[in-house]
Amino acid sequence: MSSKDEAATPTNFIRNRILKELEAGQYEEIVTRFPPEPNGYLHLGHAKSIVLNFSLAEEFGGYTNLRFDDTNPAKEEQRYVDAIKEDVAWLDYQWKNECYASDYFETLYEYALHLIDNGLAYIDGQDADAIREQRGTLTEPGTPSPDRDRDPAESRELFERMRAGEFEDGQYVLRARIDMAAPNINLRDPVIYRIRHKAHPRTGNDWCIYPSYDFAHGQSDAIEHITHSLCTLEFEDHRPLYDWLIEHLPVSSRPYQIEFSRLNLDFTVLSKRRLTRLVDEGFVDGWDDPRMPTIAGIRRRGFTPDSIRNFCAEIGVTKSESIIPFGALERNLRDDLNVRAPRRMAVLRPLKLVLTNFPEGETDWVEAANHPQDPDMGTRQVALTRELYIEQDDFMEEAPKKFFRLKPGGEVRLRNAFIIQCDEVIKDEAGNVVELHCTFDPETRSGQPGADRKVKGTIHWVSAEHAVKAEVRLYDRLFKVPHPGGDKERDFVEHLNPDSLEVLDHARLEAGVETARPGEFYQFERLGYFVPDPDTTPEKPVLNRAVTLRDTWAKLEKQLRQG
RNA sequence: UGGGGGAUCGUCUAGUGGUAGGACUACGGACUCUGACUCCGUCAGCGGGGGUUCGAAUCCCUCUCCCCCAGCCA
Repeated sequence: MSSKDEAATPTNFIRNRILKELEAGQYEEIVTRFPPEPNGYLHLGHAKSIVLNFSLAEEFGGYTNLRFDDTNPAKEEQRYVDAIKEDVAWLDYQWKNECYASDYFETLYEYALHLIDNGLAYIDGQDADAIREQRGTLTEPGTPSPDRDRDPAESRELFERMRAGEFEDGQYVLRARIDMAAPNINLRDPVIYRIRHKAHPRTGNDWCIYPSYDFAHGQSDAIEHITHSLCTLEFEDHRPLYDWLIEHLPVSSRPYQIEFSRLNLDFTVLSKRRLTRLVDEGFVDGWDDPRMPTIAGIRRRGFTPDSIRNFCAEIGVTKSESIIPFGALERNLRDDLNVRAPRRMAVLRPLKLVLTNFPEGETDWVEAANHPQDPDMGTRQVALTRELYIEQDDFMEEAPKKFFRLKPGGEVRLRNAFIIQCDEVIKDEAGNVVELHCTFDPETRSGQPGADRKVKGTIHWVSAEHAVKAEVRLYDRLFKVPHPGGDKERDFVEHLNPDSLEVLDHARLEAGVETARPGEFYQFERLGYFVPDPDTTPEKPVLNRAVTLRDTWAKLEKQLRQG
């Protein structure tokens, strides 16, 4: 393997560990799982986990299960299950088994009985407040529950009656009997079963007692013969409990939990709790709002699965907490789309331009390459007429020296067509520029001999007659500050960017783009990458700008303005 | 001030006793009918202090800072 290939296969501490284990012959195959709770949509943080789990199993010839951690019917819904499956599939990963923690409720119940019978769990009749008070604090040990030494036979009977529905919510809980003085609070007799008279999306009313996360997760891993159970850092101090349960239960395999740091992106939030609030309180237009860092959101925005996967490979996997610039994600999209997106012309904010020496009523069809570096993508004919639209930004009446676009008396090339000169600037009463009168140089038609006269700038345009009106939605960062979730003084929603969505109603597209469907993408030259929104129709096209092109001019202009 | 983690260029990340490397960003340049792409180049780092060693990002001591944990959430 060349050094370049090695660089293309980034490694990480988990992969290194597996490599060693494999070398030592500890595993036949690597089995991982992606275990979302179906209580919300997947976001980019989940994407990191998905890519990690699937790529590890794939590399080492194993497989990955999709497992829904559905142990809390109070929060979970089928629609989230459906959305999650769609998102994982969209990322182009195939799970081996579709599993549910709820599939294991019967086994888990038996495991609980096993603990009870061995004096390792007991039924506590206290309420939540009492249990909390007895848990102690970070610096003081807990105090034992009065029920801690309940006879196992009695606990068993109570547990069976819990299952039978004889008690109310909260009346009893099952607790593991570990160590009330443990410095790790998770070991101070954690609750492992609670009563919830609530229909479960999958098991309906079969159960009224449900296992806690801690009691379900590791055992589910064991049942599925997961070898490496990867999760985020906040579960690190659950690992002793994870191990304790595995060791004290008659499970059929021995999974290991390994923790890595979760993904953070600047100028957004990546916690399901916060994202849920944005949706529920109407700050965004739903889970798939293109401004949301959800898989559904960025998909609608125009991101590709490859760009997400590449991004996840690029950021690596460690235990140190990090915040990745949102721009890193965008660059991956550009890199992907640059290669694949056909080029088109579109004008976002139209300024009328009349070619005064162009015959009225005629159309000149100019040839345009669909991709400057990829001739295989072919060419197309674009209509050039006397009346055109150009971008408002591409004309300046009083232009700085570095402005290479159109200015009074100046010359510029119309992309794929002629060099034109600006002869006259038409204004309204208020002094706004409303129209430009220009002449074109017939000798400079693109592709013709002698057309290679150099001018500084090239601008895009569309034919006023042929272009199609469209709505274009531009997206900016959702928040105004880099770390909206890190402000302890203020609610994160106070940092929302009021200008995160800009809707342009008068954009004009090169003819043909109006029939594109979601999932197709274009580069509008000099503007960025655009995809049709699900709202689009041929009669009223709606396009999303997924990401701009890199814009050196904008940067220069900003510097000029700031001196 | 209990327990568990973490600290390497601006950012992310390699490196577990032998010249701190890569990617991104930034900056400079080349090219250009996209101020895109591409190409070339430059800047830039081991949290602090001790110690061991011929030699320390790596081992030891110590200090500092950051994150997580007191749900019948996951």
